[in-house]
Amino acid sequence: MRVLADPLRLKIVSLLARETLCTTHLVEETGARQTNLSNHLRVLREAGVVETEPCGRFTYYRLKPEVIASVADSFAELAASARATAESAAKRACP
Amino acid sequence: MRVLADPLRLKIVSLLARETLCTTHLVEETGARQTNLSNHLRVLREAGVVETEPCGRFTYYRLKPEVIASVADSFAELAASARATAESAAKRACP
DNA sequence: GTCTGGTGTCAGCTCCTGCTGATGTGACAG
DNA sequence: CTGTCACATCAGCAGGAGCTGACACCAGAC
Repeated sequence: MRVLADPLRLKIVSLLARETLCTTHLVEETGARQTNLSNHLRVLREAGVVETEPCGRFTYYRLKPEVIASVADSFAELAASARATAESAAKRACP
Repeated sequence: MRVLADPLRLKIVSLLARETLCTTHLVEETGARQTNLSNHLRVLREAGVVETEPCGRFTYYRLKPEVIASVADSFAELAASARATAESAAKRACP
């Protein structure tokens, strides 16, 4: 969850959501250094957000949709709960 | 978005999603210091995630559901895009 | 085999972020 | 009016996260 906090990682994730890319493409798209991207991709890999697929000298990164879907579900649940609370005006009494 | 990365802030948000609380309740629930909570609540307030409502000496915090809903929507959209990409195996060619 | 290019890893530094303690302000009780 | 409580703000410090440069490794090209 907190792995998506970094703006560069979020950009990587949104790029990978559209197509599977290798590191060279990510360097072109984001403008960041390759080493920097490799570090962030390692974080995403260890967090189980992306999968790697070697292809000759290149390494492709693919986003795991179920992870993003679970995050989206938990947020949707939170939003539904917040909406219900706002409508019912549930409020704990002042001590 | 990045304001939800902190685990304490996420806990605050999940607590506020269930009921409107004032700072004293949050201190009891989270076990954190009042100053610490006040800092995080200020971050949430400036990010537009929560609303404040003074009540005598107390201050109530209410979660704004539309913010959480928009985050959930963007993640759901991302998840849908990732799922479509995974199924269609869209992949940019090696250079 | 050698050389080149694409990637991952490691060490170091910097800077941001969060936590804490002290202080200030407003509201209520006495 | 004074004391106390709830809450916010400010300054200072420590820890971690991110960026960078150097190096190692592997796959193809020749």
